[in-house]
Formats: sequence, C-alpha cells, structure tokens
Amino acid sequence: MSAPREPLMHTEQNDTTDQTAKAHFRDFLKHRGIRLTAPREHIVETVLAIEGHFEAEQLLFQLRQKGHRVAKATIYRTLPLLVECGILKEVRFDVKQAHYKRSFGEQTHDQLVCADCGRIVEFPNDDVIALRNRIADDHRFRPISHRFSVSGICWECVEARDVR
Amino acid sequence: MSAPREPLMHTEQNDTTDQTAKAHFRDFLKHRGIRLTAPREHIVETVLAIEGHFEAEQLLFQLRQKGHRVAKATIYRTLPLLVECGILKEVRFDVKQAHYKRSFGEQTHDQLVCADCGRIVEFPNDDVIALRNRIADDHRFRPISHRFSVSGICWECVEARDVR
DNA sequence: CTCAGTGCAAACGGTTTGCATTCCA
DNA sequence: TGGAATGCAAACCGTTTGCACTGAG
Repeated sequence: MSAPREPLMHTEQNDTTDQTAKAHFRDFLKHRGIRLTAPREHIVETVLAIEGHFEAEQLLFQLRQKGHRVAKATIYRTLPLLVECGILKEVRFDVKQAHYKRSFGEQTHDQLVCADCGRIVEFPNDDVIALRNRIADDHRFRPISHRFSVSGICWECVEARDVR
Repeated sequence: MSAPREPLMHTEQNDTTDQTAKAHFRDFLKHRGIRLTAPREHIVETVLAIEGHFEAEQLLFQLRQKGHRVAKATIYRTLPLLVECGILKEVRFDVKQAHYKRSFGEQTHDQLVCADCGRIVEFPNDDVIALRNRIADDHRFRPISHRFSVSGICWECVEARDVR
C-alpha cells in the first residue's frame, strides 16, 4: 500500500479559480450567518493549494509550514464546512481516517485502486453518473452524490506477477 | 441517521447454503494451516444467521445471546478471515466503524443510502459490473471488486420535504 | 507436547468535546 | 459588547496489541 506522502502544492496557475472558490466560501459563510475568521481563511487557502487527496494531519502540517498556528480541532471543525459548500469532497474510504480532495472547479472523477501497489488512477465519470441517476430513479431516490471505487491489479503489477 | 438496530436473524431455510459456507470455511482454514476452534465455529454460524449488514459489536451481542462467551478481540481477529475466504464482505464505509454483510451464496448488490433518514436500499449490480469492467479495461486494470454507494433522498423523505 | 489461538485489559490513534479565552459582527 | 469561534487538553470509542493461559493437532 502507498505510504502517506507529502501533498503536492500548486503555485502559479489556477489563481482565478482559487479566488472564485474563496469568494464562494465567504458567501456560503455569510449566507449561513457563520463568521469569517482568520483560521478559516488560512484553511481554505491551504486546502485549495493542495493537489490530490489529503488527510487532516497533512493539512495541519501545511498550515504549520506557512507559519499559521491552527488547532487540530479547528481543522476538524472546518473540514465539514468545506465539504458542505462544495469546495472539498471526501474520498478514499476503505481506510480508517478521512481523506479529502478539492472538488471546486474540478470535473468529477471516480477511482481505480491497485490492490497490490496502491496506485490510484482517476477517471472521468459521466457514464457512472448516468447509470447512478437511472438506478436512483428506478428506486425513487433523488440522487445527490455517489462514491465509486474499483479495486483491481494495475498493468505494472499484472506484468510483475506474470513474469514471476 | 438510522440508529444501530438489532440484526434480523434467519432461522429455517437456507440451511444447505449455510452448511456449504461452513464447510468452505473449514477447508479454507485447513488449507491455510489455521486451526478450527470453537470460537471460530460459533462466529461463522452466527454470522451466517444474520441478515443484512452488521458491525462487530452486534455480532458480539448475538454470540452472547446464544450463550457463547467470545472475546471482542477474537471477533476482530476472525472477521478478516471470513472476508478473505469470501463468506463476508465489508460494506457501509462512510461511517467510522466497519460494517459487514454475508456474501457467500448471495448475489452481489450495491446500495442507495438516504441522506436524510439513513434508509439503505440495495440493488442488483450487473450494469455496474459491466461498466466497471469496461472502465478497468480502458485503464489496463484487471478488476477484482468495487464499491458503489449512491447517496440521495428517498421517496418518503422527498415527500416529507415537499409537504413542509 | 507445542505453539497457535483465546481472553482480558491496557494501549492506540483519529476524531470529538468541554471550557476558558479571543475576537468577529 | 455578546456570543460564535478558537486553542488546548482531556475524553471518546472502535480497533489493535501484549501477555499468560488454554486446547487443537
């Protein structure tokens, strides 16, 4: 399985989207009568700069790197807000701790996970969404979201096995 | 969200399948050089009698009901064996604790979960499997299994909302 | 006989909570 | 200025682990 790694940060591009996301967050808070505080701002900014999925501990580390002293509890209290307003999505269940991933301004994906090496490959999921909508409809559910994770053996590990 | 409920037990029918499953478990243990012990037998039997999904604590409760004194640790040590040999499947991620469900002799399903009331509706997943195989193929993965969970609002909760 | 498996209780670790303090609105 | 939000540390709770005892092979 893949070891927890240091999240990749993005720097230059996508700044426009990030600004939009931040504005979206501020609107969300205002609309809900929730206060905009320094820790919350630091958290959104940091979260938007992380590429790929991450967990609470890694977010905390990034914040510390930037010189922001934010309590772990505050992170745990803020993450659900970010999920609720659509900036983050929870991913990578199957593991004890929660993993998050930016979802604002991203096209949606589901994932293939290699059972041998832990490699994760994301794929665009229009077909999955279409199927899920049909199924939800059949069962009189109003679909909101879904999680689809396929586990298998990736091409490299298949080769490695066949060579053996 | 739905409160943890007492699992439904099945009694009369399906005994043949249960016997096959137990035999399968015994073979699995023998083949792996793992000992067949009384606690392990009690656990398989009990697990096979539970309908629907359950968590470790509920299994423990059922065992106690039957008058079997089995340590919680033993349950946690046995569940992975039952998953590995195909008698159980892990389901219901999204929640902190692990949920299991009989998979031996069952046709496979995926699930719709109501975000309001927690109701779970399972649906047969041939279409999902077909789609997953196609996707895995496109990405040069050899598919093994998948998890597909759709969250939405069930018909009753939709009505309750519209009335409001 | 021997060592894998068990029971018990203590440890683990991610997440949550209680509470005094800070600081938005 | 009042009450929401924070930081800190302790509590939670599902799961894992250490260890002495038991019993399957």
